[in-house]
Amino acid sequence: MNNKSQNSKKIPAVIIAGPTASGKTALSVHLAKRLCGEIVSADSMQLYRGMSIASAKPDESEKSGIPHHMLDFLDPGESYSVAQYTKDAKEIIKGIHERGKTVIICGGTGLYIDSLLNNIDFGEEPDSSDLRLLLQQRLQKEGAEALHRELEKLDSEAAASLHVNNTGRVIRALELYMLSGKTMGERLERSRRFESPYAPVYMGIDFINREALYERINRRVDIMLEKGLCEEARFYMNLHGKTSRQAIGHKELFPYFKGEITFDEAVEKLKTETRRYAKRQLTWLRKNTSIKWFFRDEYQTEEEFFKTVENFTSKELESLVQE
RNA sequence: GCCUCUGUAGCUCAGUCGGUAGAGCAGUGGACUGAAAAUCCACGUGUCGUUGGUUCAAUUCCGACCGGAGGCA
Repeated sequence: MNNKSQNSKKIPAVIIAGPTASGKTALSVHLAKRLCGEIVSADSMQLYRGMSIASAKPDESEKSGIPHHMLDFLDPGESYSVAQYTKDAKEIIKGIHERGKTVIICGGTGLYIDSLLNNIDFGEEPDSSDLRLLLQQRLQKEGAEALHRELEKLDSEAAASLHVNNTGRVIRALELYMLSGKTMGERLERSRRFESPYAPVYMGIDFINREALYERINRRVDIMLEKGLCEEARFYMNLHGKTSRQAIGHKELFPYFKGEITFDEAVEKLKTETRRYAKRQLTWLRKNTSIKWFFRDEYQTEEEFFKTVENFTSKELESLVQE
């Protein structure tokens, strides 16, 4: 948004981000109708076929005729990653733009959104699953400190920035160096070498009162349960892959199915985990100073809220095109 | 009615042989480049149920009262 002559060549992209249950879906559909747009989901769980209740995937009536992309195309057994996402979404966006439609990116997975917008190049990497397994075994046998010490020798910069207990990342950094000989810093630099093809209008939904968000979350979990979340979770219990098994809304119910905790305990846990997730989403988004925030609880009605966001968006898009 | 146990952070509970107290969870803030709905880090003052007494000093000892659990009749 700071260099207009460059922006003129770029693809305008409207982004709706925000914590879970903040009302992103309804807002994005509203904007898509007004701006003649198509929606690209940026949600690591809505990618999967099924799992619709837990991931709060919009149904046909919620979509109300607006084309939605990056939704419902993966088998729950398949794993996925940011790298894959940026590649896939980039193609989709190109298509939307060529069709003369407005690109609207909507979702709660901050890493996906930002990697896409910044045109991060994750490069080609050999399959690391064997090595990762090996490192995970070493973690079991030798402990977290041993791995961290090894990383210190190979990539001291990464080691310094990673806590010993953050074993997932330590393993990833080791893996990266062992497979490619590159340090995390080198990779970071390399990944940003291509300029972004997008001119973003980046908006976030938040609440003045955190409590208001939490009440929405609690209510939404109850609604999900009424819609049959238990049945869905039970169905997918043994079908999940390593990505989809992380879905909040399924894994919290498993201990209940196994008789380890009561139903009420599981529901409480589910609500708590969802609230904590929302908090993490906000932490991610807050550091991005280019986001224009709209506070949902500042508006009496949904219409008023939609209208305000819509006006802002149109104005921003206009100023992008005018150059 | 009597007896025993119990009342400490939002919740579950430690603890102080008398010098005003600390864990887990929750909550808040933060980090984040191939599992991100994941992973990890930091942050702990609260009338120690109420009220009297003993004491230089009581959340801690003693009494009464109030609440909770159990037992005996």
